[in-house]
Amino acid sequence: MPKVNVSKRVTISDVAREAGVAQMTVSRVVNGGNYVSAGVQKRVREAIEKLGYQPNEAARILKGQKARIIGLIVPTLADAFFSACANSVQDVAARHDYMTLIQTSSSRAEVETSEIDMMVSRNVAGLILIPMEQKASPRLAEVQASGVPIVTLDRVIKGLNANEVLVENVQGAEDAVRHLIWHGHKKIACLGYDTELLPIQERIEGYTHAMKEAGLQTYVWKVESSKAIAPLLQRKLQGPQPPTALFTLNNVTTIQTLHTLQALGIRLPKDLAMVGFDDIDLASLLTVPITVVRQSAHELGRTGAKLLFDMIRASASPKDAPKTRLVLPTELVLRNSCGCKTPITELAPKSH
Amino acid sequence: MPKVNVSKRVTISDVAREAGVAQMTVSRVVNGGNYVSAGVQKRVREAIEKLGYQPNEAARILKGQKARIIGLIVPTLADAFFSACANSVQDVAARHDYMTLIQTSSSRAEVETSEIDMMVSRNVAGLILIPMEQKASPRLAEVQASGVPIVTLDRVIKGLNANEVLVENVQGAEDAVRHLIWHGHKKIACLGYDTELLPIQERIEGYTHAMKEAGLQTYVWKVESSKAIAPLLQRKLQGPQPPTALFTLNNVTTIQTLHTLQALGIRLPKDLAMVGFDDIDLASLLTVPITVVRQSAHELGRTGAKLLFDMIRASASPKDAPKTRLVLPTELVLRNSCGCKTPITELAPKSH
DNA sequence: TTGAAAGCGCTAACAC
DNA sequence: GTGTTAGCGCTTTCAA
Repeated sequence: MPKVNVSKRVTISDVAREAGVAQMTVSRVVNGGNYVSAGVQKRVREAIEKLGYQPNEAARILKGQKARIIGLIVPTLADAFFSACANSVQDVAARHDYMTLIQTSSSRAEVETSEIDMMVSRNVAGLILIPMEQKASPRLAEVQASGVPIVTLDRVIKGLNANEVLVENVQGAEDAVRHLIWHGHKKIACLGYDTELLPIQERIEGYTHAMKEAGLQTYVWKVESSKAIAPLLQRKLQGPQPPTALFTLNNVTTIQTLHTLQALGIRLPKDLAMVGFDDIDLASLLTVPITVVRQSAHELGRTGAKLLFDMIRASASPKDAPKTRLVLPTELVLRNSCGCKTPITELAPKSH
Repeated sequence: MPKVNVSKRVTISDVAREAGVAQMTVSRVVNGGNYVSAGVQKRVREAIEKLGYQPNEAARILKGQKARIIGLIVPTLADAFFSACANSVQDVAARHDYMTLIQTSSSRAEVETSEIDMMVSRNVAGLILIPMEQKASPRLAEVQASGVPIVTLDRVIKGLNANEVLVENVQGAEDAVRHLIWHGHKKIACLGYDTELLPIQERIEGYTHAMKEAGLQTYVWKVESSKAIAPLLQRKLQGPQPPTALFTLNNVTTIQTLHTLQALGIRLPKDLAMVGFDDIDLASLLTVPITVVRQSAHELGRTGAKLLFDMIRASASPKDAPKTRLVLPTELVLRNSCGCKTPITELAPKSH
């Protein structure tokens, strides 16, 4: 266990004195021990051990090194999807012996921008974003050009040469909608907000494609925010010719819809069939277990972080790697809200 | 060879030159502007604005200042309770213009210890923990003595003079159990793991007190981990004289229990009544809406972070504040698993 | 292979 | 009020 003396921290010169060498030699040993004879190296290591020396990161950074810290910006940690993602990123970072500086953008692009600046000014070794900003600011391009690797998760930033980890949104949405069509539904609506974001757009695209492919008319219900879901549903479902099935575009929409349906006394799946994008906790314990397109937040975070550390390692060597885009699969989890009679056999919550 | 500084950052001396003053004057302005004439101050601020100067934190830290960063250690971010808490802490920190260094201890005390060391070695201005370690190591006492404010959430560290934000666990558990007793139950069991942790112990204490007060025998079922819940329940509930009611000691236990009951075909509340500690997402949408003791993760994080920033501010001035312990209230949320006929009227998820 | 010297950008302490 | 000086602990550069 590394001991740190809080009161007066051991510095490199303490170690140098102890080992009877120059600071520079200690520095060389600490940084890999190149061009240091075995004997001296041993002596220095013993001194380091004896004194409990830990390099001062502030001094290193001041000399232009990168911090052993990565930055992570997510829209919020109050959403289970993003926090599961953050958990995995943090986990991978810890395995690489890096710490994680977390900020939440509160889904606001301008907040995100200033947070990126703060992180860069702290010399983070890399940046992982679930970006709200859709297009690259000159500032961000500059950050990247200055050698800070950037990975975006779930979404992309246009005009930025960052690596990306995305999800099979089109395919997943198609699977969901085709399944509803297979159940015999003709009038299937699609509901969501944040429709300017790539994943939502892709899900709408998947919905639209599956509907057109079946020769069906599309009904894309876009709302401003999650708060507008209940009023819209109430109006649409109690109006003339309501749809017989609904495809909800993310977890929050699914949950809001469930609450609204309950309040309206609309029963799943007989009054309305439903499939949602994003699995939700306890989905199998609900009055009507919800059929969903599952995407793994854990995988998203883990994959993104691993990618980032590959980049951090690579940025030490001069060769430029091409832009990488990883796309993770989705899985249609059949439960009962779609109309399936599938018995629910999930004994325990899915493991993260 | 000239230095290849890709992003030539603006330093204090650039600003000084621009404003026609000494570096020290710029430093004074940046740090509050004491002893600087209004005119000079204005000129310096304009130069800062014009050049886009941002102080280099590494240099500040090297000079012995604290970083504008707080450290936060939680057991995991994959649990909604802890991530909601982390979200609030981060939010308060951002309002104070601090960043948040997050680590997860994976519920392991020794991991936590080394994470604290890493954070301290980065000169964090303060530390917020949901600690796994129950008693103060000499190391931690030393950290605190060196002037790093520490706040623990949800739990305490014995022998440490840290400030604490706790929850009315005893009272909450008593409310829950008394309610079950009020419903006429005599044999009420209490189930959970992590029984060495303060909040769980307090909940057991509340359970025990309420039972004894009613002249009832207690049945405390302690298991090693959440994985042991299903086997134990199966054995106990299908054995002779099963209890008629169950009090689950935290959210994970509640959820595991629900899954197990479903698999066992045991119906709430007629086969078994149940109240859980911790509200769970979607509780009102479950087959049987679950009655719970609600505690606010949001409040816990927010209160803890505010307390920490009070301490950070106070530590600038020399007067010592006494140890503070804040205890947040809980609320018994009546739904149906306890046997109540309460109609569920929650239209939307509770706001965080 | 080793060491000495020169700062990185900032601020405490002391001049003026 | 304002400026000058002297490092904080480390690594880059260059000399030995």
